Amino acid sequence: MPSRPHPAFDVYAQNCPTRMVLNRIGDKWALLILDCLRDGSARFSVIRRKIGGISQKVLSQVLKNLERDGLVLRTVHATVPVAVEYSLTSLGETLTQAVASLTHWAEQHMEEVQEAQLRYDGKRIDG
Amino acid sequence: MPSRPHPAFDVYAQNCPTRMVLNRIGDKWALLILDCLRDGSARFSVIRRKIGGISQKVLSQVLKNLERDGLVLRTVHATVPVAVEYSLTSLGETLTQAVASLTHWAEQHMEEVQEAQLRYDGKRIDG
DNA sequence: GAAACTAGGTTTCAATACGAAACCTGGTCT
DNA sequence: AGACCAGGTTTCGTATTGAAACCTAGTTTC
Repeated sequence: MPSRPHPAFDVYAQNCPTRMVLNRIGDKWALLILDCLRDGSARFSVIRRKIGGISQKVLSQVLKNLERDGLVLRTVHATVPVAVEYSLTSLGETLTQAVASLTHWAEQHMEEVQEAQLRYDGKRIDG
Repeated sequence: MPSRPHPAFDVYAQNCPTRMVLNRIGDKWALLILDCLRDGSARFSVIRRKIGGISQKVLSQVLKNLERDGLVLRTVHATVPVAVEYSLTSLGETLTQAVASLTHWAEQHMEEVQEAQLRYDGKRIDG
């Protein structure tokens, strides 16, 4: 049964807890953050600088949620000033392939998407 | 160059158009809809019933965006009453594997996530 | 001939999430 | 004392969301 690995959970069901998880990982910022941590740990401000346009608030919020869900590990180093290091847990690493596929898809197929958009918008303007 | 397939696009850059695309496909509803169309075309109300909790407004909105981006094909059949059929384009089909990986991940690892949440919440309450 | 039902939406409006900017903490350097 | 760093949190105005109602156009039911 390849498409129904666990009979108790169904992401199509409105009240299934998997919905919350999908909500977490099916998010622009979460995908970028997880992808960012794919090749090792990174500190808060490094992630912030790497992901253009993310605000501190959103970054800390999403990281906190990912930590709660067991995908990301937060390690505080008692240096001065304090350094906080984020990395993927082993659970988080099971997601990296899927996450990378999605983010890479955008880069690989951008031109086709842009052509489709032009076609769509043209149709609407011309009538 | 496996991790940088197209030098012109970088999903980490704030103003890169890939960001808009990631915003589209990195979305709870879009992922469910794309996954829903994975094994064939479906009509509006069929999708609506299959995905518990989605509203008509959101469904039509997301479908419209996916159509504009060339991922989904909308076909109107002049029957009575009119039947509208949605299906994946060939571009959309290149995404199915990644999408399925994400949605299935949630079903497969839900228990580990729940354990992590309990651990996290317990830590905060106890100490 | 008028309710009621179908499919496929759109509109409305209140609630929620979001993002930019400011602020905070606690320590160092000048 | 004043400025700076890391790693956040708070504030507040705006954008997005979702539930519910409505719409169009045709069909069957009474």
